[in-house]
Amino acid sequence: MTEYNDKQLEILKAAEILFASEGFDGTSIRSIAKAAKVNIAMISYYFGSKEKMLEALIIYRTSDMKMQLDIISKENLTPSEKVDRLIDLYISRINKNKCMYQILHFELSTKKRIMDMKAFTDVKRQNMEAFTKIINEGQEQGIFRKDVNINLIPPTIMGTLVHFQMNRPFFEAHLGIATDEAYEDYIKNELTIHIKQTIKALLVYEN
Amino acid sequence: MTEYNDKQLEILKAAEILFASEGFDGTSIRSIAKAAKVNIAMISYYFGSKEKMLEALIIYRTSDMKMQLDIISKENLTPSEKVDRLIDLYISRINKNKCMYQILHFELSTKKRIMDMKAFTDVKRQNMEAFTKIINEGQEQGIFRKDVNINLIPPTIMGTLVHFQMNRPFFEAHLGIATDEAYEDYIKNELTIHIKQTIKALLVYEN
DNA sequence: GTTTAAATTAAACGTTTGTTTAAATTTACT
DNA sequence: AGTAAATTTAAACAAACGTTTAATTTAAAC
Repeated sequence: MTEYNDKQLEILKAAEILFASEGFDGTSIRSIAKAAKVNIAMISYYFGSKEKMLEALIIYRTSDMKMQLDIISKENLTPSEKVDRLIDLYISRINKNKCMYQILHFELSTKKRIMDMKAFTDVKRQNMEAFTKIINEGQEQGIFRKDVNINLIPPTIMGTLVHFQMNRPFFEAHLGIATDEAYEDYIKNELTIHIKQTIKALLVYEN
Repeated sequence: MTEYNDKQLEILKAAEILFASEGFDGTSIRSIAKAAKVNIAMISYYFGSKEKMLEALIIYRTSDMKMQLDIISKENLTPSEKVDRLIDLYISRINKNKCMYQILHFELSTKKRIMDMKAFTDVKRQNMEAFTKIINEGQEQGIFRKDVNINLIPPTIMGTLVHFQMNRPFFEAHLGIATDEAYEDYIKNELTIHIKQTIKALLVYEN
């Protein structure tokens, strides 16, 4: 759609980091300009306003967030394996877009700026559909339980991960994790296992 | 500890609602004063500054958040029933303190204001301990599985609920829920059932 | 090389921000 | 009733905010 030049991308990159860590209202246009090493007028020049830049940033980041869920559903895997793949995909994507998820998380919950978000909502609905399809497949094969609320499984997956990231200071202290790397490792190992285990326990009949 | 008069409580109440819906940086002391029907100088007069008022608000709200987890653990219930009671308690408490959780959620994730949060961290650690105790009880009785990561179960409970509340616009559309009441009902019924079912599936041996 | 458009700059714009002041009013106490 | 302290007010404060301006530099086109 819209192509951005190097300077514009530099601005968006700096803004993304600052918005995520200081919030939209807590970030000044001057601090963004400083971080991106451009004049403060460039933001209005390129994007029109601070708010329009946020909108541009969200669209830019969410438009390429479409996951390869369709691909998974077509792969030659058991429903159980597909669920595993799906959870891996969720986790890696949220981890990759940590800043954007942080921003969206706040913007979705505030009524201050009513913006499009259509791009993001579309991705979510699309994910929900692909997920439902995989679960239904397992249910038809008699592998998955039928007395579950499919709509609430993605919230459990996402919610667990997001909660763990949001309350990082607490869990760092509680689990005795010191470095950024160790925390990422914990997510990639222990947390991923926990989520898979939980969803499997909910879905799969005992064997 | 600190006692607040009616006017101070009025300010804190107004601030809580505004901070939750507009964010700390997105809320001006003038809008708080207007909502609380007091002069703008009263905030500095009573609390010293806007930031100190936030701190006072957090301490005020989190100090009485101590749950009756200890009581549950002493009640004459099966471990399974205790887990149910616990989940009910979590959900009702988060629902009751929706605004404060929203504020804390943002403040914990931002590095802008490094404030105490000790009161809140204490509650969390305390909850984790009480929860661990109950799970251990069930494990010793041979009712609960032992190959679970107890530390990650509260994040699953909390995360699912918080995620569902944060992405409300999406789920309202997706589930065809129109009113505030219907959404609350969905949380109190379907979502609560889903969380209990999930945690039970993870913990309890098949029977 | 000249012309035209795009990019970049420093400065200034008018608001809004959180906080303080100093005067006025209310309350509490003897 | 009279005094001292606490409360409440409107006004003013400087600082920071997002945005615009007008001048300058750079790049592109002919």
